[in-house]
Amino acid sequence: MVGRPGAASAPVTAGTSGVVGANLPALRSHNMALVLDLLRTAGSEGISRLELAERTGLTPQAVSKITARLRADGLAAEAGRRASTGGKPRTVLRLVPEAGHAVGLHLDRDELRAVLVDLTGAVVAEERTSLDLGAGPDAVVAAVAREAGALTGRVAPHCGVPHGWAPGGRGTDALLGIGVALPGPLDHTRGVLHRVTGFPEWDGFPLRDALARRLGVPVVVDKDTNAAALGLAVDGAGGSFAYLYLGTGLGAGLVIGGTVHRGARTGAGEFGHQVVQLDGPPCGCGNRGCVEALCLAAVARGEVDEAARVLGTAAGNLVALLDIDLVLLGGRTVTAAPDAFVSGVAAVLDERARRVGQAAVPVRVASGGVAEGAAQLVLAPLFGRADG
Amino acid sequence: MVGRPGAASAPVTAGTSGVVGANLPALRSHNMALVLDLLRTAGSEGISRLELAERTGLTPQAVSKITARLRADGLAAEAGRRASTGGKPRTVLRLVPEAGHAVGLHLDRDELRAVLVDLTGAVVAEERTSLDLGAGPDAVVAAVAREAGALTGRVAPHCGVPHGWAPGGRGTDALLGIGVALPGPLDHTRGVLHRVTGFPEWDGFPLRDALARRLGVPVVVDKDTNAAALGLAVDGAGGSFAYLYLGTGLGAGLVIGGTVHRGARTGAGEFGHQVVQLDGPPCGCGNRGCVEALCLAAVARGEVDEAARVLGTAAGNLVALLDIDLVLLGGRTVTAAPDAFVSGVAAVLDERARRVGQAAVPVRVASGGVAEGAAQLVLAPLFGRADG
DNA sequence: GCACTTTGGCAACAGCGTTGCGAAAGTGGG
DNA sequence: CCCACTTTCGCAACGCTGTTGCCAAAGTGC
Repeated sequence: MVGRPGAASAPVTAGTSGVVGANLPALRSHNMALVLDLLRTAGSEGISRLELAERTGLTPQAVSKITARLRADGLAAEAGRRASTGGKPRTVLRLVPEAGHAVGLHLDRDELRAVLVDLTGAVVAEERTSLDLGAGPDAVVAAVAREAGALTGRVAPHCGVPHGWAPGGRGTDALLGIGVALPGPLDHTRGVLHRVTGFPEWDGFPLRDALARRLGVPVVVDKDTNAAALGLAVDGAGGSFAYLYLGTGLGAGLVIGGTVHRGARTGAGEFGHQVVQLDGPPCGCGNRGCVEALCLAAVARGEVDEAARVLGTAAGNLVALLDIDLVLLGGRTVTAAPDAFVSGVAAVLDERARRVGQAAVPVRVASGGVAEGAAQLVLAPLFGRADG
Repeated sequence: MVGRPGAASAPVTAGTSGVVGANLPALRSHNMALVLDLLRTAGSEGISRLELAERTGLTPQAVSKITARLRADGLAAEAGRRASTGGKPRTVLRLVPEAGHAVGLHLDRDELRAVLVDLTGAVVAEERTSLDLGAGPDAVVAAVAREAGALTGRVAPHCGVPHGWAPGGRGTDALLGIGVALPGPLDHTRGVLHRVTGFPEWDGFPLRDALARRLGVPVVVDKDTNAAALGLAVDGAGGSFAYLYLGTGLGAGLVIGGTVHRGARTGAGEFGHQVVQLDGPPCGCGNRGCVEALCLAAVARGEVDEAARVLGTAAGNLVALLDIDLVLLGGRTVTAAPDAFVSGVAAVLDERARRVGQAAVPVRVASGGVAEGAAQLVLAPLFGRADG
């Protein structure tokens, strides 16, 4: 059960600017999220109270109080103890995975993948079916609701019910919500699709509200690349990184300071149509010399090395512009020839870093599904990773 | 006097991750900064307590308490009242400009400009001399100290002295610190220069500490583009924007969510060497097809429209990648033909926005000096605009 | 001139992290 | 085996935060 007990009287009337005043519940919520995030990062290994205190900058006593509340709420539990260093051994704390669940959905062009994950992000159950976006919003919403329902049948259907503070309230674990990841331009703040290529009946469809009304749980909608990047951010890739996705198209998810950067209109990460060749060959978007067009054309010609070089050039632009720490590559096309792409992109980045006398930015293949990341859209606020 | 009374017991031992736990002093500090920022934005027009409450999301009573402390500290003052709307008229509050000062320095290639600004950012005094970076660190530090000293002679030499809470403590206004802006790669967190083109004796020079030791006040060092962008962010340009500087070189300052994005190594905003023409003409950096090379070459040929088109293409990449709200242009080359650059860049952005069916991103000429922005480096933390 | 509205301060309050202190639970030397 | 020491961690009192209830102040409008 996760009732977010302290969030009750948080200021809801936000100001016109993004920054908002903080009060005691907000303070409590912030610190709780911080501790939960560290517990999550520690994983099954766990983490001691004093370590939490060091990492957060809070007093050991404050950590004791916070973890006591988390234990009373069933979110955390003691899990053995460390070896003594001459005194009382540290008690290890651990996140209770079953304390909450979330559903993540990946709506791809022809396929729907749904996962049920626990608080730690581990996949508990999984569904997979074909999907036809052309069947229109109603049919797709029905299909999505069916898959989600099949997964959520095993956890409490209701959520958001504030269980209060009662100790021992480790009753039913709740479904925190459903995260939906799909391609194409959309508005993540309102959960409204802008356009779905080839299917005008989707224009402006309020997917979030339609699903939330039908399923009775909170729904979060985001671009597939953002969801994937969020999933990678949770899986240890700290700091700032760019996730470059090369499949049928080319896109990017940007993580800056541990949170996904989406921009005001969820437009951030528009990487495929970065122009890297002035007056180059025309692209389907109407522009000329876009990375996507150049890169995919090279792949079609079988010149993977050239594709990697083009991708590396655009990645170099991104790395230089944002001072990114890490580049992660994903997508079907990359998976088909991972070594060629990694070494090809890395070669361009290394050369560029060498010229300015800086350390090269590492390039790796990303591992992690989009649906898993979509589930993290729901879990992120609980761990203080909401927006950026 | 600005003693940051609440900052005394803030957690100093930050964790390894960037996010840190919050306690009551931090809460107080945050809300105080929020109110101060709104007071600053309101300018001479002022703002009422209830308006502050609406904008911050805080209770009117909390705002009353916070503003009472600010008034006791001499940071804010009552300034008349609004027209009544049927009841007691609202009292207007205003930032007291003389409550604190900051010095901003712009070290350009051949010139040093120094300004003394008050809390609102208004320039109180100004100095200007020629500068020779080739004379070496010691000579330059001495020159900088001389100019800074000439400006700071009129305010209290000591700062950071916590005056405590004594009501009526509106004694001497203090010098909060010195902000230094200069070109070239550097580390803003440690205030160390990496390289100054053509002068190897500057390599790794700890400019911040050298100046701080000599002058006895806090010093902040940052790239000129970042300082300029910060100054523009304070001057009303809210949200997220990119400041593109085209002078002897081409650089950018990125403001995302009201704060300057610098990246982990202060490398962010490296805009001049974005590659927009694969295998294009060689650039001084060793790469090929950099915007800076293409753009400046066009300017040298007298083809301002072509230069604007090239700049617009790179700006379009940036806008798409980050979902930026606004593009501001500055620098000598732009000032020489402002209309041509603004319309040329806007044309590219408009065309690109039209294709994806979004509203075009506005393009404007930036107004504001680098030295003024450098002074804001010092003031930013007071108004909650530290880092991003 | 009185009723009403709106502003904003005083006082009591709940809740946050902090400090002081002591119990619990180990290690290690005699 | 026992005792001194170290280290962990909870209980209790505390200071300070924003919040709530209430009332004085200062206007408008009939």
